[in-house]
Amino acid sequence: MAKPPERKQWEGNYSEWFHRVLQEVPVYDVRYPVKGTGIWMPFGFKIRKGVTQIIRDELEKTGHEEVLFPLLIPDYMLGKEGEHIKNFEDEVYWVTHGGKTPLDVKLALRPTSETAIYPMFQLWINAYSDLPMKIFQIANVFRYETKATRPMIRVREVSTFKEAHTAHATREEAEAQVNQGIEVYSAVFNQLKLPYVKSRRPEWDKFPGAEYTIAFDTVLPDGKVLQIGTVHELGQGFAKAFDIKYMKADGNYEHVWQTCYGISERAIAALISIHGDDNGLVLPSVVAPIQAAVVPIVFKGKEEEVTKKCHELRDMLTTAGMRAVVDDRKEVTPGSKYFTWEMRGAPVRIDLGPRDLEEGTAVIVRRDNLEKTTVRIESVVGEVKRIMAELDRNLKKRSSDWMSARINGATSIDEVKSILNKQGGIVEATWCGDRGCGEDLEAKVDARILGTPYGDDEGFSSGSGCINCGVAAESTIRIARSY
RNA sequence: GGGGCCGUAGUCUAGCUUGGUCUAGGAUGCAUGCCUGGGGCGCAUGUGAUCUCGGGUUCAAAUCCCGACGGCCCCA
Repeated sequence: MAKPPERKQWEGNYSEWFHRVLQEVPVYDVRYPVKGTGIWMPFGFKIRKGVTQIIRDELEKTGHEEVLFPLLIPDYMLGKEGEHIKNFEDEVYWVTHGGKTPLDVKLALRPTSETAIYPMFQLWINAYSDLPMKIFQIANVFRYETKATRPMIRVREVSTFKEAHTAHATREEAEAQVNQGIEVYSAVFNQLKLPYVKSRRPEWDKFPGAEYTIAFDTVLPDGKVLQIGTVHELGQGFAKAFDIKYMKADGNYEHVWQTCYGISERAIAALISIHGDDNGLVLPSVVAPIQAAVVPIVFKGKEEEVTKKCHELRDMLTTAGMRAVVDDRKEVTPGSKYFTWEMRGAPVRIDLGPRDLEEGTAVIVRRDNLEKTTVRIESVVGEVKRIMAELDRNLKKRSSDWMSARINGATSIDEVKSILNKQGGIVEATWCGDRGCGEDLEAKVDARILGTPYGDDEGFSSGSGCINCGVAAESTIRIARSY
């Protein structure tokens, strides 16, 4: 009977699990005939809306203002910052014609919006009193991915790209902004109960045009690492390329110092993947489109009374501010309804049948462990709240325990390989800091260097030298196979 | 960047090697009815595929060849 759902397919055959869940819920339809694109289905869209709302709230709370820029970027603008364009040019979609007329100026579909936004910064920013400027947009961006695409994880149209862009008077302020960006993302992931590590990306893997990049990584059920957020310190590189200057109090001009940070629907892929189990989605209450599904257990002759009570229950819940429905579909057995709502990740289900009617009770079933609690009808609202809070706490704990078990230290190349082959995840080791050595290491273990632990993240230390070349070790690095 | 695999009802899949037996089989889904109802119940009937698209070979193509589109895997 109601044993906690297993996670066999979830862990053992993640790719299929993900595909199945996206389709059955349904969250996202992958059948649109353009490679690397997909459709947010109504239920998936609601999840997406919950997530973007959290992002919006956290950004607005910290003084960011929402804007919306055009999709098209003229080629001369896209090409202004050398490093940036060098990295993106192979994956830009171009609009070359208007009808049959070739365009004099080719237009790029934005692969990201720095080069769209910064020319406007140049117009908007005149004096130090205009600073800091902190804006963000949630928009779609396009990248002609050459590798195999994957729904939500590697796409050609990133449909949900939140990018924030800031400009500041001094390097110190920009540095402080990087930290605020990191705090915003930490707050978002904490609300979604998603575990992560923060790493400073290696030089060769930072955002093109940035001074450095701090990235948020998490581990998916198959042990592969997914980047779910990045924060970049841009220094004055873009400011110089786009000539964004401000007048200081002393009348002299200086280029602004900038940062930018992004997060995409990959965060939603992580949300879906990390909390799920073989019965489908398990969603934290904050983003669950339906938090409580009321299922009438109907017997012949008693339908009306039971259904009526179910609707009363639903009204009690919605009045208390919860998202609740009665699943009163006819001709569908309660069993299938259970599966429906489990698949959709409703945090709790409430069963109410004739037996309960007689006794003035209802049965609350918690999604993550399928634990049943029989409660008096009058106390359903309070109990649902309590049980959802417990589920949220458990999701947080379960996901961070799961991930912690997949972060391990290693002291030899062979050990790194064996850990990655066995369970994937993240391996930490000590490293000399040399680029050539790092790339050699990546080739040897067939994995990528995520970077060095950032902020309060603690890194593993062996006390001996670089894991690859043996010279004095400079720092801890994280190594992983990634998406 | 290099190599490989695959595309058959909404979904998963058999058939393809060796062209003809395919009027394309199964499961699941969907619809209707009966039955059932505290974990996907059962039975019956029905529904659903120009075999991804375009071209070629052939008396004959789901099956062989070429290309496009789409999905996936491995290596760097």
